[in-house]
Amino acid sequence: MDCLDEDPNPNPIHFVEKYIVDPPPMDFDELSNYLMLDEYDFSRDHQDSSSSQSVGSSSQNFAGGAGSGGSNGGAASRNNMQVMIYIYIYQYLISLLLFFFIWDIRNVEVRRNKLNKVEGGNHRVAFRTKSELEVMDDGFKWRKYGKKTVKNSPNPRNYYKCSNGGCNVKKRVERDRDDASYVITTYEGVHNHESPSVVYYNQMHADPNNIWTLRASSQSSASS
DNA sequence: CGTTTTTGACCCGCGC
DNA sequence: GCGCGGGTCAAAAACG
Ligand SMILES: [Zn+2]
Repeated sequence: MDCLDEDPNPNPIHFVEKYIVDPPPMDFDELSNYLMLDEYDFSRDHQDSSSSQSVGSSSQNFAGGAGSGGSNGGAASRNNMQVMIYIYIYQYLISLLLFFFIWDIRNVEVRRNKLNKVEGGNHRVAFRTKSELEVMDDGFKWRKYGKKTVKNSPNPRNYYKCSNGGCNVKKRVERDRDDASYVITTYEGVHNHESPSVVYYNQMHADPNNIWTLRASSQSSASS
């Protein structure tokens, strides 16, 4: 049931990019195992009770009692009542199992999120740069969302988040506590988009006043 | 008016 | 429980 591989890396900062392929939270085999086990339990229970019931009364079965219901009204209604009780128990067990199933999936998800948070997501890269200004343009748009003072250091630490929608990359910028001329930048996460500073070749080619476009069109006209 | 910064509040884990 | 340290939220302010 527990599909988490507990591999907490004690190193909080990975200088090499690290990718973790998470296993799926739950196999379909386990799901089918669950449901099959429950169904098998019910059928066995049903069989036992029906056999014991047939010993007590005549050779009437459950289905027959539910179908006729004319001559022997008392035994049929009792049989119906028992069938309904079994159906209720069955539904109760099914809902209970479903509840525990969903609860366990949710639990695994919560634990994975906690593990990811403690491990720093999928990967984390740190740079140490000698720079006077700590606002370095790395090609992405960042939105500052926090500022905290670090222990044993007079310099604060700034928290940034990628301003692209749906991109959950964060970075933190702080000055080195020993050598104030260095800036430590820590990136966390993978961008799900291109850098906005990338100039696409297609855009350059689509410009009608581009020298390459003019040359290509003149060459094509001359050749034809 | 949309986006970003500021900044105190808030949350959470951990040690005592 | 309580304080501390790190991380985040969000309302207001600032910016363009
Ligand atoms: Zn991004």
